[in-house]
Amino acid sequence: MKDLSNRQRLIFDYICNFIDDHDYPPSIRQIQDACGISSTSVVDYNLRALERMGYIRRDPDVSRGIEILRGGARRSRVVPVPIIGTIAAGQPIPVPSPDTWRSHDGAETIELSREEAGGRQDMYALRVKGDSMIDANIEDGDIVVMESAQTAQDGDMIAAWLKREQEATLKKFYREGKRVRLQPKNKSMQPIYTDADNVEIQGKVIGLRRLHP
Amino acid sequence: MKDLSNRQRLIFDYICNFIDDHDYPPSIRQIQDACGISSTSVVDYNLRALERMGYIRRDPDVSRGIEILRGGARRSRVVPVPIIGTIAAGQPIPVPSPDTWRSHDGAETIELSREEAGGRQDMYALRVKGDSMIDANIEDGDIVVMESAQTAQDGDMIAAWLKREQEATLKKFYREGKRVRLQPKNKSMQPIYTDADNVEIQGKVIGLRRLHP
DNA sequence: TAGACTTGCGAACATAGGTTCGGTATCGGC
DNA sequence: GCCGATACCGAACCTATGTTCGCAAGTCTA
Repeated sequence: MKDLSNRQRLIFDYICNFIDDHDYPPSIRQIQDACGISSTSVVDYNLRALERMGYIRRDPDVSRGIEILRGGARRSRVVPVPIIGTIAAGQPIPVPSPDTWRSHDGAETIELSREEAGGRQDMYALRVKGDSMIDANIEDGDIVVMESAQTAQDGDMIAAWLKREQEATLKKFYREGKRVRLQPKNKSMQPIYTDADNVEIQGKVIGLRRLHP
Repeated sequence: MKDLSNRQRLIFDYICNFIDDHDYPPSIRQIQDACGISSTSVVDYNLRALERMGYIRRDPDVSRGIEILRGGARRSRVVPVPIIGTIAAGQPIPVPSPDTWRSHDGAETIELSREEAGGRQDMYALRVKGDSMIDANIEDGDIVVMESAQTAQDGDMIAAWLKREQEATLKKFYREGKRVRLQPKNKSMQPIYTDADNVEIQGKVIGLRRLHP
């Protein structure tokens, strides 16, 4: 990556930023101005170099025909996550299917930044209905972001379905022998102890979003 | 979404696909050919329509100066919001300065999607320290997104500094004559009544983010 | 039926923007 | 010193591309 001259680095960065801002690439003359270059031919010269080195691809005779190939990591800095349903006390938690994850069509989505997503796959989101999750400091209307999972480690924040109680809940998970402790996040609340086979893990909680009107 | 004519839908889809393929938008004449239109002016006409309806944005006099705004969900842009400090019970709330809003340099940021931002300017974020905001269902480590504001409407969720109590708090704001009612979001908690001039409004709460480890 | 939109057509126009070419300066190796 | 390679400059060239204008067919309303 250090095979770029200062000028080339400058140009490359400028192109990346420009695309970020405008959703289309800059013209040669815009590059020229922005990078303080005195001639379009110099820009052309350096673009050829960048192309030869595989940083960009150019389409000849096409205005703004520049495509970023690497480094700038252009391509969508956000990861769309579909909201596949609602989670409420007395109702089963919707289970995502492989289709659900990508179904862009119509389905409402929220967007996680790369950072938030942390490379996780198989994410989905649920809208919280009612105040039954209040012991996790989650209120009506919040959106919880989930990662698909059937098992959990101690300390994971999970969405679980308690079969006997017919109850959906979001709690911290701790295995204690053959039983399970589900610890509310709000420390003033009491934990639930129950049989391991009464707990059906639906996914791990990645995060929470709240949007005030 | 059904307010598009066949031709407009065709054009819009073509643009989306083209950008997908090339990373830069098509020219008017490319749209013309691809959509079987006999004149560039017709393309221009329909692009104007698409722009008026908010599907795209065009930059005049710029080759391929087309930006997809919705639907095609191209590189849906994100708005960076700087995290300018922490909010805790006994400490004043950091007040943002005009510089703060843009200072990308080093400052940690979170990213809001266009949708979340809702066109708001002057946003900043605060990391919540301690459990003093628990009555707003906000816990230690959460990040609140704020909009700069000195005044508030009834029902707004605000960040306020209670001068007498030396206390930062996040509550729903209601004016009641010369006094003010600050209503916790968690319905099981009691509201605070206090003098209007004891309340220093620091900003409106836009939203909340929680990231589970 | 006249008038106001809407949608479409074709041609011409103006310029934004990619390409080329003749030069210059610096540097390393033979 | 001479030569080639690299990096840059300025100007001209030319076409890709956005814009405009006059005109016509259809549709809807008064």
